[in-house]
Amino acid sequence: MATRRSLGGDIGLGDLENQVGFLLRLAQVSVFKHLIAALEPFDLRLTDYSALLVIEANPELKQQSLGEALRIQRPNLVSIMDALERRGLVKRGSVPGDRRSYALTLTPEGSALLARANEAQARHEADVDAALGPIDKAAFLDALARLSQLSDGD
Amino acid sequence: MATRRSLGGDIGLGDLENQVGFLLRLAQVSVFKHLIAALEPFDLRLTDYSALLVIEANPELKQQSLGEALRIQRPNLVSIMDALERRGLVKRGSVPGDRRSYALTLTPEGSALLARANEAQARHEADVDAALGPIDKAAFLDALARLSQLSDGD
DNA sequence: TATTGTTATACTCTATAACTATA
DNA sequence: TATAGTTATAGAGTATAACAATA
Repeated sequence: MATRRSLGGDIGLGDLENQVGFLLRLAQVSVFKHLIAALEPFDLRLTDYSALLVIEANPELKQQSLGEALRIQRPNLVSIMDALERRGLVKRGSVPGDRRSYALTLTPEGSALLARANEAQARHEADVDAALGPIDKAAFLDALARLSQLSDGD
Repeated sequence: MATRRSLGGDIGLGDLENQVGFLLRLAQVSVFKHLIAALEPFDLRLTDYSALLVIEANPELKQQSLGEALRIQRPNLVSIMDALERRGLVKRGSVPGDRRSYALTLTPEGSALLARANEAQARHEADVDAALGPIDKAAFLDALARLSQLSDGD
């Protein structure tokens, strides 16, 4: 388990294949490609899917808060929400006492589509688990979450 | 170690924080941000740095092979190599018997800059190791490398 | 004065088709 | 006919500044 398998095709990658950043990028690209394919039948991009998930978990959510949770800049969220609303998956409701904000909720259609997408995501995640190998998944996720806070002090 | 720490700010992320893909993205963004800052004093972007590393490990490399190793499309590599050559870090030498290809090598200046960049990368990697927590790093890298081959059959 | 959503815009990455010169 | 490098271009994703409405 000491040496790495071939990642650079027929040529060597030098120290690159021992660096967390490079392997993180390769893994992320592969996993995203696989998940994008899994969600494609529902016409959901990753941002669409994750937005639906977070709105379901936090009904009456503001767009601002959704952006912070998903790390999407507010301006870039507008067209995403426009499309989800146009498709009747999300409702931009009103917030009593603050006419600047929207209260985001899933429509019944949004909930239904999300439920089906979640099943596809679960099948995807099972493939991920199989590819992961013998590592303890909880420890792996914990390590990723720790890394995601690396740059907080910069 | 069962529950996850706060990743969504003040709101919950739902099942998102248990999904490998999402955590992989957060981790990759953070680690890249940290590494980009580490390489900034040398005016090297990540693609520049990794290109120098792979050329050093494979002297007389063709541009085509470099692109395959780094998973960069050949057209997108042209301006990268143009800039590195213009800075005198890389030489596009000739291949005896094939006037279509270049034989890429580092110049002495390229080697010297790469050596200094490697020291900065090592300091970055030490920060990464510290952030990683108690996980076995070899097992972690192995899991990432396995994930990077997830979509090979698609 | 600050905040929410919006518009406009720009910059980086990535992807594809087509050209040239060589093989 | 195929390959290496190149050009041009288009599409995502992401970033900032500035505006209108509201707080």
